[in-house]
Formats: sequence, structure tokens, C-alpha cells
Amino acid sequence: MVKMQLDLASRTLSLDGTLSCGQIFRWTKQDGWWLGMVDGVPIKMRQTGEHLEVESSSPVAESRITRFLRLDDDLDSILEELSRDDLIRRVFADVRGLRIVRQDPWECLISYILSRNCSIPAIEGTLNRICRRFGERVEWGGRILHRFPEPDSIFSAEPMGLVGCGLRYGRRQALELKEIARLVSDGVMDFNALRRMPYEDARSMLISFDHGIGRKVSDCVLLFSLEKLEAFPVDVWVSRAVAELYQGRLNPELVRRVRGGSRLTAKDYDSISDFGRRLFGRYAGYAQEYLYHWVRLRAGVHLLQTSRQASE
DNA sequence: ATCCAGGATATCT
DNA sequence: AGATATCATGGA
Repeated sequence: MVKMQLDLASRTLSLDGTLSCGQIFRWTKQDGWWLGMVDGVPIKMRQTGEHLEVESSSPVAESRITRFLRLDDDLDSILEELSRDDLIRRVFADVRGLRIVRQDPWECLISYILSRNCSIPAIEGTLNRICRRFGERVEWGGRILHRFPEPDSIFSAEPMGLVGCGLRYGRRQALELKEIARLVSDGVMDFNALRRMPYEDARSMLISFDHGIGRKVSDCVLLFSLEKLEAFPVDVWVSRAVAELYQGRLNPELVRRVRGGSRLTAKDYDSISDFGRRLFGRYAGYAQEYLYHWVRLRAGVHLLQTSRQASE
């Protein structure tokens, strides 16, 4: 057991908000501690006052935690730059200390491919079952955890084994996951290369890989794992938030469709995403995540599962 | 039981 | 190109 304490000092952080808002799916809170993995190493974290307490099974460089939580971002400056109007200022005030997390691109990509048309608890359940069945077992403190499976492990998986984990779209989706795993394993899909590309180019390339990667999945992977903070993913919640706050600046027909609960067309996605990016600029993704968390909090979505098992 | 959820794609006009 | 039909699970 290795213990470490990070001095947050002036670095604003809400660990609860950051890990419970629905950007990342495999962290759970138990007895006041967040339990999860960073680079395959089991980690426990707890925020107490000005400090972040970190416990791990083996030594972890402080810089890895700092990178994971994007504590290298000057959050206050970013939010100040994003404060275009009083509406978004109020959202920032209601959702304090939320940070975008730096996820592993492979895990992030698979997570969002199978997130489509699913609720967050369902995504968590499916991911946990996939890790339990295909990921490496790790024991820590009498607890059994599972790493996220390597690409080769998914590539060589039996399709029905994946389907049995609860995929929303069955065998078709299992074949998608296997194909993506092959592309990653063969280096055809090169996350480091994508990270170096401009947002628009990386997004076009990701979408061109197909097999379950569309606009939304691309934007999530780019924002949460590939350093593209201008990405503005749009789901039903973000569309509701934007349609509510900025109804006067959007196509009235689009606002009506969002309010009526009808599904978003590809064109609607582009309208809202482009609007967000134009309004907020290089840190639009941060504004998006605050909007997402804000509407869900206000709708009374409960974010912390208390009784469900993480991964055994 | 019913309803909804961090959508993508094949198949039309 | 742009609209729409289809896919078909788990959790609240």
C-alpha cells in the first residue's frame, strides 16, 4: 500500500462531480473513497479540504494523478474565458470544480461505442461485465478488480461472449468491437497520431473508421482522451440544456423538436455542436460537460450508485 | 409493466 | 445529399 497526498492549494476540484458526472464509467465511491484504475493500477482517492489523498497498490507518480484529473488545467482561467454570458456563469456556479478527465483512448473509445442509446447505469453494467470476463484480474486489499481488456483480448473474443455482457445491439455490435480492436491492435488506428492532428482532421479520421464510430462517439473520445477540448459532444441532455439556455439563438424548429423529445438527426447534431463550439471556442468541451452535468442534476438524475457491485 | 437512455447505420427518396 | 427505419438491452 502506497499513500500520497496532493496539495490542491488553489487548484479548484470537485472529485465527486468529476468522477460521477458520467464522462467516465468505471469509478465507484465506497466509504468516502473513490476506487478505480489509472494506467491499470488500482487507485483510491479521497478529497479532504485542500488535499487529495491517494492510495495505490504500487507506487504511482504524482504526475500520473495530476494528468488523469487534468489538474494541470488552470480551471478558473478556463471558466473565466468561457463565461460568455450570465446563463453559463450560473451553470458554472451551480456545478463547481468539475474537470474533464484524461482517459485512456482505447477504453474511452470502446466505452462510448457501446454507450449508444444506453443509460449511464447500463453502460457501467456492460463495461463491468466485459472487464470481468475479458480483463486481467487484479487483487488489492482483499478486493478483486479487473483491468480493461487489451485490444487483442477483445479481438479474439467469441462474439457471443461479448453479447452476453449485455451489448445494446447484440451480435452486430460485438463484431463492431472486434473490428475496432483489430484496427487498434494492428496500429491502423493510431491514437498518438490522432492526438497530434487538428480537431477537425482527427474527427474526420475517427468517423471514417466506421464500425460504430459516429459524430458523438468521436467527439467524446476526442474530448475525454485525445486533448481536443474544443469538441462539443451532443446527446439528449446537452441538446436540452442548449435549447433551453440559447433558444433565441437556435433554429426555432430545432428547439421545438428538442423540447418535444424527438430524436436528433445528424443535422441537428451538427447545428448544436457547431453552435457550442462557435460560442465557447477552444474550451467548448468544458462548457459542454458543465451543461451536461447541470441539466442532469436539475432533472434529479441520481449519480451515485450505492448498492451495485463494481467488478467481481 | 412501461419508459428512456452520452446513436450509428442501412435504406429509402 | 438528406430524411427515416431499424437495431433490440438494462435499469429505474
